[in-house]
Amino acid sequence: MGGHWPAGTRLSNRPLPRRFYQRSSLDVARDLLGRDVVCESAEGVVRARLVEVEAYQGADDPGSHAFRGQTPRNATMFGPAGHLYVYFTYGMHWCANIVCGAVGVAEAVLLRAAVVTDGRDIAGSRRPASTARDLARGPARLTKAFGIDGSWDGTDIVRGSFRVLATPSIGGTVRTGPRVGVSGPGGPTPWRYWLDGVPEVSSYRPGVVRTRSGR
DNA sequence: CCGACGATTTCCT
DNA sequence: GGAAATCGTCGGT
Repeated sequence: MGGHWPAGTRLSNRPLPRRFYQRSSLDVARDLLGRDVVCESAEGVVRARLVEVEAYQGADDPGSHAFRGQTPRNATMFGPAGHLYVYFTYGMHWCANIVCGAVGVAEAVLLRAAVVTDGRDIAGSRRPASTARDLARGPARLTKAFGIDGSWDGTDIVRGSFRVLATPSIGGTVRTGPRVGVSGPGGPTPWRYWLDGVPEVSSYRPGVVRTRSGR
């Protein structure tokens, strides 16, 4: 694991440069759509096209892990752009973000859904009960398909075994919308980005009002 | 120290 | 549509 990008890599397979990520997470989120992630592991390579992402910021975003400042868990968010911030949630799921912006500023983009185009057998072996469409649909399914867990937190994706390729695979209409209940000066902030008309995005429950039955 | 709950998924009705 | 599963994290005593 963690090998370097092979010499003589084809132009179309070059990874995005670090400067791509050294911008606002909102811009990065929008520009990530339609690009392919290539993730190498001992089992082989899984390639998938990003179709839904979500931007997070620190101080301005109540939904962000970094809203109340730095903690041991979210420390990676405050580090340099172009690294993975991987966290554990609901006692069983891993979710992966790409850190954006300047050092000291907590910004990241959550990878919410992708379409697996290569290495379906490998991804499928990690998610046996999953249909092809569901392999990487949803942030926790996506990490499972790629084989990402907490040991990947802090991974450099510009020079690592997880890469986002610079050449977009598809175009399409980028749709964006706010999280329910979150607004900012001058109107709601469009935190979420997805490609319109992609089946893998499906009707995503907006805002998710947590069901709390007598607890 | 304690308790609430989460950037979710899955299964059941 | 609704609830369970499952545990680390964080804020409040």
